[in-house]
Amino acid sequence: MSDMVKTRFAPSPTGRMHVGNLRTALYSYLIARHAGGTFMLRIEDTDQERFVEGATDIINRTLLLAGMTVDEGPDRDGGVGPYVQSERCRQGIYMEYAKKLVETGNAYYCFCTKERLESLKVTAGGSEFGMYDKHCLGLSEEEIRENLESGRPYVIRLNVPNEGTTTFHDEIYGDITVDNAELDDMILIKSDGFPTYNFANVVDDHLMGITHVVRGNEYLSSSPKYNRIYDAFGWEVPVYVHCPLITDENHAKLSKRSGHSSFEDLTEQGFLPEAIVNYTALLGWNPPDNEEIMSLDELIAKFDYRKINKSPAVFDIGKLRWMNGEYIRKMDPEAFFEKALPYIESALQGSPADRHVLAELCRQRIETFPDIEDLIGFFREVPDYSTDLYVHKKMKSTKELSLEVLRDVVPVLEGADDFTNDALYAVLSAFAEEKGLKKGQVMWPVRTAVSGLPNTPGGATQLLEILGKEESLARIADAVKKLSE
RNA sequence: GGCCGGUUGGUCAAGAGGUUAAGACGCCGCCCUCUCACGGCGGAAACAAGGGUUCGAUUCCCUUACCGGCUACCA
Repeated sequence: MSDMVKTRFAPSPTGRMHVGNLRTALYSYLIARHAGGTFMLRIEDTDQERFVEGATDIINRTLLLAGMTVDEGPDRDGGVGPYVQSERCRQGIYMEYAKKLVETGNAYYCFCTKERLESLKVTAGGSEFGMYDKHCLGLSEEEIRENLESGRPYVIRLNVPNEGTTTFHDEIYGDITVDNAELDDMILIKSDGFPTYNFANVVDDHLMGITHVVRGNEYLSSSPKYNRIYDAFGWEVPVYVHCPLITDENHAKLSKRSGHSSFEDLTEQGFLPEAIVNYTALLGWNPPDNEEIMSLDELIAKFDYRKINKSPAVFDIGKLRWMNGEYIRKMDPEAFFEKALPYIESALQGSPADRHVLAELCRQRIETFPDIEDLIGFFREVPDYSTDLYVHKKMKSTKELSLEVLRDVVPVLEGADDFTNDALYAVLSAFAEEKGLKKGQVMWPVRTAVSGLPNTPGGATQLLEILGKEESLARIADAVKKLSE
């Protein structure tokens, strides 16, 4: 039981779930499931300023849609709760542990004012930075007691020695060593009584039995500090897995501006959760067998965190689109129909047409659901088009011939009892042969006449079937008029 | 500024001393075909630069360049 793998996803409830966070959650989930371990959710709401109402619901919904089942979390007690940091804070957990560190001399109270801290900073290279000078480390016990009793605001800082080095190990990036002199005496408990992320994270991960810490690359350079906390407590350091950054096409941090930075943005744009999950898994990792389309179960089976990449990955919406198209093509027809119907209705605006036939026609030609609207809008109404469309070299079609064909085809279609695709195809093929024409010389003008477009989902006869006899003939009549002018 | 990372085609990525340097998306061409799409086949396209080490470096070491992160009482 002690070597049981336990991972956690520990987001801050600050809004929609960013693609980077989604991937972190996914890798965390995959590591746990692959090892038959436990996947835990912890809400890190220690920053009162950035907290967004309802953000926790978004996190839950996203995990649910993505198929990541949570074994332990705010809604599923696993015995090491609470799973929300503000609640843990209220129980005094962090303060208790911070004080333990104070008692052992690994941490100390600091009463420095903002102004004094500000005066410690220097500006160089255009940016401001500075390190705490351990001023309050020199306070006597009486001074500390007086300050505390008089209610002066304070923070608790970690006491990092100025000599020596600290090394920490990451599964992806290897050993990273820094001089302790580079390490600031970071704040453990803020003056509002809340712990900092750095501290709460370490305390919770230990108390909750986390064996593998998966998180973003941005924590890499501050990670040596974490080891100092673990060491100060005498706790075992977990396995660290830092994930590379995900950027936009300009290699900049994925932002709301890019329009697809969060899971919800993506689902709103017509992407399937399965495709999003599959694609994000591939941002920083690749399966050994090169099979890129994978279900969650397949991901679980194949995922090996030791093979995660070091370099940042560009989020390529184009490849996601392709992958989404692959998923759409594999969908169960009824499930697809259900998701496609709203878009079909929106494009048709009440025009009669067989929705089921239309849906299947669209299926091979779309990558996301909203693509449907552009694809079938012509069923509602023939767009204004140029008669140049009737000229097609490969089809050997000309305006003159088109006019003739359309005129002659009217009685043929009028006499057709069976207005379905196969029957119409046979009728028109026979018609072409009879007139000594190539198939395309009939199909091209007919398709153009009923659609007004250079390309359409489905061929001439499929369109005729969907439009029905009356509408088809009306459209052909219009085309004849147009070509006669 | 300091510190820490990173750098294989446009993008995602295999490869870890000797390979014709995989594969996928995208792009281009051909085939299939009642247009388009799907599908099939093929093509163009890469080891950031310079020094070492080595019989031999994309692969190991150093330097430079570029990109990113940290340097918060944000995570």
